[in-house]
Amino acid sequence: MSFPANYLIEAQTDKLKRDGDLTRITALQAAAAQISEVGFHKTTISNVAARAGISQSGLLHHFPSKSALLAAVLDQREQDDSDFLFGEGVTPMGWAAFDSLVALTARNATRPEWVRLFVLVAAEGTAPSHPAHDWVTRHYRSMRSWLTDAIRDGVANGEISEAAPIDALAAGTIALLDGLQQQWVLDPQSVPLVQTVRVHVEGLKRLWTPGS
Amino acid sequence: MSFPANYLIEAQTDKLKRDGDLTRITALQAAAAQISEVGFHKTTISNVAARAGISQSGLLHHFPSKSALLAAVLDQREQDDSDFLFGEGVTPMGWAAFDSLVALTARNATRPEWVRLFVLVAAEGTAPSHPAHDWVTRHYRSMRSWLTDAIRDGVANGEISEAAPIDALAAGTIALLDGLQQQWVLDPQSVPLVQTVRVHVEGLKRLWTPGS
DNA sequence: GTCTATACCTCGATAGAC
DNA sequence: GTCTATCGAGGTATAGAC
Repeated sequence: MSFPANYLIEAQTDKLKRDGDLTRITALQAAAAQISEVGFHKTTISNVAARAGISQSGLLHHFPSKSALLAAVLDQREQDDSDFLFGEGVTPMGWAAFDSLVALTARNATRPEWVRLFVLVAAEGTAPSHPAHDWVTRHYRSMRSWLTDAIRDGVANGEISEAAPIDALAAGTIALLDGLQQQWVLDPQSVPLVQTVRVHVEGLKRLWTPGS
Repeated sequence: MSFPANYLIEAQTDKLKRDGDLTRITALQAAAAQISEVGFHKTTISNVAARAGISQSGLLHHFPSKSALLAAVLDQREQDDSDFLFGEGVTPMGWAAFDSLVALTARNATRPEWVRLFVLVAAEGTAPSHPAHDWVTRHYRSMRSWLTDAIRDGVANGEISEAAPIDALAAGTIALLDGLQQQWVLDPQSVPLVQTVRVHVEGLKRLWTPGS
């Protein structure tokens, strides 16, 4: 039920790059691919193993269970996103936070597999019994928390109007991003992902920049 | 694979209310409840049957397969939503379309089960092999189509600025609604659903109403 | 129209050889 | 560290009595 929070997290940062644990990397990629196609519930460790070119029990030698495999995939991807957003040493604040979300979206537009995986796991993880439930809950809380802080910071700077509805802007912007990614994954032709996000952010700036 | 488009649709409008097909109604409610809790992949017809107070094969007598059961649930709920949005005889256009989306959201806030079901099925249905894939694709296309038409109509009326980025407003607003519902389902305390949608729509009006 | 029984399949995880 | 073999559970759908 509960989800080992930082399961294998050091395995990635250290071990993975150290002695070239090739099969582990391959397995993680295979798992990500499979989950992104059919979701966690419908992926089978046999299929993942086959994609990775090993047997089912060979896979279970590296990851003790199906849930542990999911945990490893999620932590790896979140680390990657986090590096992109906050890796520059300074956490973007004020309108810059919104700009970096646009940048993240542009990056996601080149990684449909990860977007698909996130859309599926975020929805599945809605159920309290899902092995990723805690991960998903934490993910959204921390995104909203970061973005509200960023807006508050902008207000303190005078960059953002004091009348700005902080929580609504944070939750709403994240919602728009995710909802749009879902539409995009379902029907890429019909939805200009980055452009639509950009229009939203520009609208917010026009609305909530003081004296404009 | 493909999804019988209007499967059993007349069964609902006519038959359901006619001779009191109680078990069918009960089964549909049980299925909706189960799917909303764990998604379609993880619901089992045995569980649905148990909730409905009949045996598994008793359930399969009314719905030939698990997919057909899902189809019936989706059609029933969509009909319900559609009646709410368009049932007044006139299809809302211009800013009124956005207002009716706010009203729909307010209604959804009282129906967490349906919201949960939608969030789950919309994400699962992202996969082309999912039995609801066609339904979900059609749903989003028709929502976007209705809303872009509504905006275009508002522009023609002079109610909405000619500079309004029509497609981005339509896709973005729908995305914000759905993304927000997902956050709300995951963590109701943290997300004021209706209020956040209202703020978004008010922002759009301020931005894109001519001469304001 | 509802039941019991069951055929047939697939899955996650374990045991144990190499 | 990887394999084969297998256990035990749980899934959809069908057969056939009532």
